[in-house]
Amino acid sequence: MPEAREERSRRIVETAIELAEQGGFEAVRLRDVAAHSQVALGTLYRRFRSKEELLVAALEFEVANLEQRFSVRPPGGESELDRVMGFFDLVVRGLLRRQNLARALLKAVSSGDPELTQKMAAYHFHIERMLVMALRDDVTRCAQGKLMDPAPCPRESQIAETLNQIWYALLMGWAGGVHGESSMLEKMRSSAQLVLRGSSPVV
Amino acid sequence: MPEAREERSRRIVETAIELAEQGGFEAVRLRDVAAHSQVALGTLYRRFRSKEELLVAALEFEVANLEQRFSVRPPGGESELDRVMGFFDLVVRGLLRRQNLARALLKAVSSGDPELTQKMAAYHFHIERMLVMALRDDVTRCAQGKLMDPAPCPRESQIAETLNQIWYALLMGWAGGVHGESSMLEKMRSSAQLVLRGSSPVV
DNA sequence: ATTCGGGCTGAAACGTGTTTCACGTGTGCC
DNA sequence: GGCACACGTGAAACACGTTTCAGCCCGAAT
Repeated sequence: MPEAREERSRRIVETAIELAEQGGFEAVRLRDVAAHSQVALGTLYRRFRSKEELLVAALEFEVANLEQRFSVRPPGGESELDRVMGFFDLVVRGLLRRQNLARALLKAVSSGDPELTQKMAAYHFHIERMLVMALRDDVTRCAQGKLMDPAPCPRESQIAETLNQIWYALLMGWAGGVHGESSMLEKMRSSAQLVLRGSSPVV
Repeated sequence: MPEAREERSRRIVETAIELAEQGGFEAVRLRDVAAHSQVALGTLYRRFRSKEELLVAALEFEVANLEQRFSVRPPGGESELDRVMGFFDLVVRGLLRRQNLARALLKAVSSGDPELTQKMAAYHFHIERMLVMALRDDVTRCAQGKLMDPAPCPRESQIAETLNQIWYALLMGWAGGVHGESSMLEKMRSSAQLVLRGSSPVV
């Protein structure tokens, strides 16, 4: 019964998300997750090799959600800067609604576990894809999961990668309490301005 | 005996660094650290509230070292880009010599512990200060620990902050195995180019 | 010299991530 | 039906960060 297998994994991830929403990273006690998902601890460990891997699966889930919202209502705006910042606004709204969850997922993704390399790369790939779409203004956005059309040009890739790096660092700073969400967005705007100004924009 | 107090803390941090060099974050077992430092576990916990705090203290130590090396032989170069990249080269050489330690410290600093906010901010402050100095070409570098003269102008601060954000994200990617050190430096160069090009440089 | 108090010690205990294992259970195959 | 086998289960055990506590030592104050 291969679908029941999926069903279990889904329940486990959902439980993890619930617990993380309520009490953050530490509140996701794997014994609780297992009990709440009606699954033995060993089963949980068969699906997810570690707490981090479980939370990264939760992150994938949430990123898929974000992509959904993003493709339904792509941030508009006159300039590249406006659209890009529209994207970050969208993300921040999601973060603020569930800060505990956000911090828990950030902690998991930044654990540096070499087992998670693939997943981390995939995460960054998704963010960068949305950033490329935000850079473009055309209505022909590609649906999530599909390849972009046309493929990102080197300039787009470079900008998206750089913006993503900056954004990641700002998220870490936010999670650690170095700056609040408004200052995070301000800093992102300044940095994005800098990057976009340096990219010989297609006027 | 206030100096013995310092002595103990120093021994503890040094032990932590040794163990981290050998086996990374997990190898820093606090029982071992305590035993190796000739100190009771409770004493260790009186000085450092957590494993992360201990490793962040180790990070401060290493950053002081880096600043030392930096001020002794500041990276030269014709352009801002060259000097900035000289700085990152310096850092990477240090990283490569002790990869386990580097990853352990990165893991600690990215733990998102709100108790460490202050220390994290201080860390970023130090890096950004060195970046501002690298941006400048004048020989009148200020000694470590002193204030800069003249104080960083807004453009310098902005660039240094942005470069630091990018660098931090790249370090995380390196620690997680997303990219190797050479690709990290390449990416840093591309991003730095972008940022510096967007900053209306003082020709 | 005696007493006081703060810090150190050694050791035990607790919580939680992770592993292990003996045993059951359902499923597909003969 | 009976069998093989992969998977799930429950529970115990282990590792390590963290906390707690009772006793000791040592310098300072009286």
